[in-house]
Amino acid sequence: MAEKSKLSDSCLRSIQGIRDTQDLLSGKWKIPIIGALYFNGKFRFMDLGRHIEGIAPKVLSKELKDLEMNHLVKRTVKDTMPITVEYELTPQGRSLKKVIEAMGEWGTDYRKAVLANS
Amino acid sequence: MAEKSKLSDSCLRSIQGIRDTQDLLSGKWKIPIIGALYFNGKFRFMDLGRHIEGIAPKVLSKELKDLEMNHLVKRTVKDTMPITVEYELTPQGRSLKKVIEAMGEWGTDYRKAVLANS
DNA sequence: GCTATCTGTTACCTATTGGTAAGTAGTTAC
DNA sequence: GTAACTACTTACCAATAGGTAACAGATAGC
Repeated sequence: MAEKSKLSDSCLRSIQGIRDTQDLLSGKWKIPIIGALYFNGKFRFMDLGRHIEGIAPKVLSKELKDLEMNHLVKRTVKDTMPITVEYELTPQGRSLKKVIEAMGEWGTDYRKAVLANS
Repeated sequence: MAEKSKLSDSCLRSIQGIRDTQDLLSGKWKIPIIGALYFNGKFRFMDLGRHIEGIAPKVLSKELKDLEMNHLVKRTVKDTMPITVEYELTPQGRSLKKVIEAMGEWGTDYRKAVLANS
């Protein structure tokens, strides 16, 4: 008898989805990276690094690889001299719009509420 | 001259909000906890632990404290014998509705898309 | 030849996260 | 009295995240 499980399948599926989303956006830097690409279109490696205050090249490189592996960011090498590399969001990355907006709004509202009660 | 900063204030505020949201929901267990309380209303400590597969009491306790400190969860001690403790979402916790839904939908869509391409 | 710029990589270190196992303290049932 | 249930806490450990600093290989300018 599966007596413990009161949570319905659709709820569990929803929680699963939320966890997937969180995993893909996990860490300190993925949101700032996606944000920069979301609001600006394209960036070269160093330009992106300069726009995101405090990020080290090692970390930027790793996070971009993660995002690329998960099909949220596209990497394009231009054969200029010296070579440059462009990063931009994929359609999947851009489809995060609603999530980005919902989190952004809730976060700013929360911040207002907390400041109001202090 | 602040030459580097192309991102507008509203974008930066939005990213700030997203980061706040992420911080409050960070870690492996906060979403499952909020989900259980969101879909079920109230839970006692041990019941909650039993509904969330694999969580240790130490971790559950710590996560609930975090959530309580951030005003997302309310803790109520009932003076029954033996005493029981009830946890439920605050109105602020329930206000995560849109975020939960957006993340849940995007995550399930993403999972479908990934499975379709494999 | 020396320096600078581009896109990263490598080695190393530390702090936080999360896990296991056991214990605490009070009450109840057998 | 002993086992079980309530709600936790404590001590210890391992894996991961993220930071610093230096380096690498290519090209271009002085």
